[in-house]
Amino acid sequence: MIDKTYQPAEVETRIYAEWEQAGAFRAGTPERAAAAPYSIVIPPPNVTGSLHMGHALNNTLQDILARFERMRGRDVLWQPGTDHAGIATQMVVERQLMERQEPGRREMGRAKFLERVWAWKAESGGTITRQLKRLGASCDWSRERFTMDEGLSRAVLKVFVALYNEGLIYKDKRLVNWDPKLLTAISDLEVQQVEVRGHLWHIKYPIEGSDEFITVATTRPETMLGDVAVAVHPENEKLKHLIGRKAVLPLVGKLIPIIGDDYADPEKGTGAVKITPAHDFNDFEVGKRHGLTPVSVLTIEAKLTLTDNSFHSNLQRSPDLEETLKMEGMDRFAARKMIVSRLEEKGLLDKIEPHTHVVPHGDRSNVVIEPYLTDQWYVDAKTLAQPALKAVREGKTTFVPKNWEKTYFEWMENIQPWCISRQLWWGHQIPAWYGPGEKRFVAETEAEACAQALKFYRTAPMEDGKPYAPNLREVGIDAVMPALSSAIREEITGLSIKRDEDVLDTWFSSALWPFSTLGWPDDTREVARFYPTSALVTGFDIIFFWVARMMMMGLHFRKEVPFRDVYIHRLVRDEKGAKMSKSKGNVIDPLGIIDEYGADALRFTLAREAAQGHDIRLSPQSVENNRNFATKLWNAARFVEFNGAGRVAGFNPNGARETLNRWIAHETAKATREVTEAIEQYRFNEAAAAAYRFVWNVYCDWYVELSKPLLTGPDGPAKDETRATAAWALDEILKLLHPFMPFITEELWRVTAETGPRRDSLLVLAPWPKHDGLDDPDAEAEIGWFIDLVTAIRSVRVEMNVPGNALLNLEMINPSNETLERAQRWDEVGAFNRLARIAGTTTVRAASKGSIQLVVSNSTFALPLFGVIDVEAERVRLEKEMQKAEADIKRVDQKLGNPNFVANAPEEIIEGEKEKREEAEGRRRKIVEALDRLKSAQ
RNA sequence: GGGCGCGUAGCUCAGCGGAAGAGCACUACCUUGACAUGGUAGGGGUCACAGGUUCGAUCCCUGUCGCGCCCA
Repeated sequence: MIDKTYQPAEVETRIYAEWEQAGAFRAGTPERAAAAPYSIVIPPPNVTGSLHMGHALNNTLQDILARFERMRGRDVLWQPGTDHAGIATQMVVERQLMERQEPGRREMGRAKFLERVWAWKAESGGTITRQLKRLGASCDWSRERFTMDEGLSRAVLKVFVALYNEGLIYKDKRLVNWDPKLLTAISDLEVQQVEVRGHLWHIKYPIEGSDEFITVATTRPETMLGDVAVAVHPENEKLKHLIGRKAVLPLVGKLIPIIGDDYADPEKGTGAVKITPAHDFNDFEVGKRHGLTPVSVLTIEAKLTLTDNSFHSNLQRSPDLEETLKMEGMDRFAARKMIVSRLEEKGLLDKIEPHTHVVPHGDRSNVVIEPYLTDQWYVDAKTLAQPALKAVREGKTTFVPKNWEKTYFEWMENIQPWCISRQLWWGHQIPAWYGPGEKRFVAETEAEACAQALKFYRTAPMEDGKPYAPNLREVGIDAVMPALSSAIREEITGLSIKRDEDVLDTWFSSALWPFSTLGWPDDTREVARFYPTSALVTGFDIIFFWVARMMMMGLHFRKEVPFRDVYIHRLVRDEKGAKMSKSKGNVIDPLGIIDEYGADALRFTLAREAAQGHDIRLSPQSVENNRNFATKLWNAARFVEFNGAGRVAGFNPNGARETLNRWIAHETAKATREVTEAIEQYRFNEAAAAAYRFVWNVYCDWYVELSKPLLTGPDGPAKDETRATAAWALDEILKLLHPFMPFITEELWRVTAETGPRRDSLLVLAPWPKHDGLDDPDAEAEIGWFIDLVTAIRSVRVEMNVPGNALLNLEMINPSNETLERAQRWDEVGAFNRLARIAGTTTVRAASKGSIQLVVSNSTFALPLFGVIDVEAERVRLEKEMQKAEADIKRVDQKLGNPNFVANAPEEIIEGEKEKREEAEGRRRKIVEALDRLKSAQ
């Protein structure tokens, strides 16, 4: 028995458990050994994360694909997992320590701290996974992975060492984006350019040996202490004469050269810029071009470091310099204020302009990023990008929508070295060890690094010419190389190697996700079967972070693209189109929505709105509407049940005799094609719309209504057939909707199995419909005719204010045989009565007096409404219709009268136009007749 | 500055060379045995603007004006 109302909360939990119990989401089962594989890797959410609307959309779309392909018989692997989110997770645990007033991470030390992080992960790391299950995600949870787990860590080590040995990973001292709050380097992509209203300070630098000044404009006066030059454009007419002279750096007294460089834009500011290579990316390049040594004046915490700094070692001590050195340890923003005010005091501040410019901010810490000169590890992204570019150009991987390929190309073509080291503890520690003399050993294990060190130091002579006597005791040489002879043991006393403290960017491990999750570097069945994956579903904001890097790593290590299709979806916004954000307070919590309306309603809403290339505006109202759709489906199923329309074993609608049943079979086949094709093309909104239309506007509005006379009529073959067809079509509906609304459809699949033949499987594993030979143009034409006629009658009834319960006669004026037959068929079963409140049909030669006449499909009908109708109003109504018909005829005539049209337009279009004309002309004729009758009837 | 995209019904958006569509909202009527989380009917659009290509343009091209987003 189907309950009166659908209770999502209760059903969803139960159904999900059933799926898991049945192992329905498992990939690689023996039953599907012969099936074609279909695989998707989940974009791993942060282990710290909880489900937001973006996840809800992303995973709904993946689940639609996974369920669709599973039903199509493929061996589906939807690979789940989470990433370790280096900075985010470390921050979470550090915050927790602070809240509990426990010792901070530095006090407790690395090992202890990492224990705490793992403990946190064990406790809270499963949140988002549980939430994905509530959404209905059909991932193979038995294969869940984590970027820090053993296998994936092994993959990271292997990749790092391999790339290092190939020269594609290297260590370099250059400017990086430094986060002075988190005290780590970050990659370009983790930097947000934020437009801020700042100032442009114009500072006068005295020119050596004159009373002239050169005025530089800067947004960062505090970095001037690290200036090494002033640059002007070599063709700057006003200033180029100063090139080659020297300026006196205010507050320091150092002489710095005035150089000519294109970088100084004559139009900008004063045309002269200070050059501070240690604190600005552009200046760094200028410095390099002119052989200037960078002067760094900031600490890792972005505080001034001056006293122990070489830039003033050769300078004469002046009161100014002394005063400056007193600023030691001052924060960068305080320093800015003080420097500005000191310059002002000295009359060296020419002016201050308001100035809007972009300032880099850390996307995690939200503090201003410092370009900072340090040693970091880099990936030679440019080299790795080449095959990745080629693969997309050659169509081995396709972006959907296609225009994202342009974004991908543009970024890949201008790709910069990727800084992968992070000064954090939580993450994959870089497998590099350093021995005496800063010699580096990169290896997958410490043992190997030791071996390398041993080899190196045993053969490398030291400064004094003697062989170095290494000592590996500290790193456990006994465990590492137990077979060492005592002679070597003797020899190696004194050497120790120390591991690089830094960890890798989380995205480094994420880049391996499509194959590391499948067991690589081991040679697993999974890698062979499921790589390359079939599709990747993700947001555009992550193309650079993730998609591009997976392409690079996948191609380098597997020699094959990681995925065939990349479907890029857009953002979910609030109903006003604003980005959801905690600070704005407009966040819609998907779990709250699921609680209130059910997961299916949320999923269907997201799918219906997920048009390619458009952000989604989500309102609770729209979710409610789709919840109503679920209710509609539920009630249709109840109708079928009430009417004894049970499933019949082996029923094939192909053999249906009733027009109505042949029609719904035809429509089912049509809807199935539409949904299938749309999902195949990632047109989720079209697929959902087609299903919606079919269920509501075809099955419920017309099929169910028209089946009522048959189902409530006398027993017999027609009734039996209709029952069987109604149940059959409902089954097909459940299948078509299952990828979108898995819970309610599975529940109905279960309840409708209580009677009739046994189900072979859960719906989740049922075969996707594929219909041949159900197309029936005759049935379509007849039901179309019926719908048009009923709609016309209803329309007139409302227009004429006929009371709802009043029964009318339907007169057919000189009907064709076809019309007569059709009308009789539907009248006999009482369809006109039920759907249009028609008592009966009669054939007449002319409409009776005072009747309303309807022209439908070139037949004229009349509704006798003697005394009810206003003849004048009716004349106006008919004339309006006539005008419409005439306008149609005129439009077609214009086309057909145009010789160019007839000469150029394709045959079928011309035929179509001619048919249209015929139809309109027939309609016009009938209306003229109707008008005549109206007049004569008066 | 470079790139991508968007201006279609009151709102949110499909459609993108052959007679303007959906959902919601709105109006009127309807407690009919699946469903008021419903039914029936209806109103509402020079498809941003200006040119061009075409037999034919909401759709293709060019420009203008608005509005987003990404990258410098």
